[in-house]
Amino acid sequence: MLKDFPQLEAESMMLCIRLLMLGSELLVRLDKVLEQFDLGHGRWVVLMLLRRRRVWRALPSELAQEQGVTRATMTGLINKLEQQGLVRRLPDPEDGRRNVVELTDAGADLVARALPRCYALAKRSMSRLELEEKRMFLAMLEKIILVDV
Amino acid sequence: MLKDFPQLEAESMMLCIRLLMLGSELLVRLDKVLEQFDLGHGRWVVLMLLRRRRVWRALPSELAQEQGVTRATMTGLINKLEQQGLVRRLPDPEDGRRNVVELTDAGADLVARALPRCYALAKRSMSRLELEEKRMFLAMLEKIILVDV
DNA sequence: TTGACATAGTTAGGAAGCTAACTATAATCA
DNA sequence: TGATTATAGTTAGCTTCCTAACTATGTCAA
Repeated sequence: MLKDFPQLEAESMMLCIRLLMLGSELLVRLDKVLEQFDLGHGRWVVLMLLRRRRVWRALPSELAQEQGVTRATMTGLINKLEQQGLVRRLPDPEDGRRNVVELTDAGADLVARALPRCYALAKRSMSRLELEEKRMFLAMLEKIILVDV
Repeated sequence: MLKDFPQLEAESMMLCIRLLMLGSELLVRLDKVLEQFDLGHGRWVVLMLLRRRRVWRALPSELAQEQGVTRATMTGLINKLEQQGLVRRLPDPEDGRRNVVELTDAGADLVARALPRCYALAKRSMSRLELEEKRMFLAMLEKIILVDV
């Protein structure tokens, strides 16, 4: 079927397919690591985003924006994280519509324990590439990501 | 936080993050194209796999295996495709446990209409890379995909 | 040849994302 | 100032994936 199309499109198609495969494979691997900490990638990213803040605090809508999910999804993620004691919600005295989400000590501990496992996974997954290859690869990825359709 | 880890891990981590981002972005774009044909990527892949067979037929378990989803998921995908008239189920006279799934003419038509749109998407998404870059990129992707942990 | 195991498909129920509609609060401007 | 509009978060219901358990059929060995 690929033969019905000119060379460039076939190359691009293969690239897309491989990227989709690799992306989903990496996601599965990440979830497998996080499972041991009773997390999925959605909640993990929330913790990472909070941990990156100077004060470990953010609004749900900011987190949703940064993570690229809807506010509705963020509500669910925060609910679960709150149940797990990894995060707490505080009312915002300045704006009654808002909630401030804060990383708890338990949450920060968990990040500290899980993060090295994530680094190890990344290292293992990319171990077939030389440093120079990694840099080229990253440059190409960023070239593609910047294109907005 | 990246600074807490040696150089190679930071590079690998960035690569993983970018790959995850790009993978999910491509998936969203693909779904957006397929939406116009009342399909999601799950059902689309089933159609493609069937179309690739000489006789446009396969067992659900084979399709599940090739697509990398569970048989339970495949049951759902085939149900929906059958409702849409794109596929039909035939009993296997040789083995009462089996079903043969067959692409209908309507299904083949739809593949013929949707495929060029998918090629166009792939071409557009990879347009920032030169042919030579695409080849290197593909080689690297395959290097990584082969690693099985 | 029949009892144990294996295989193909389905069903039931759960997780995590989405959109659309809703509530409560804040901001704007006539 | 009071009516409209905008914003933050939540809720409800859909989708598509998953696992585990089930049904029906086939296979094999005592």
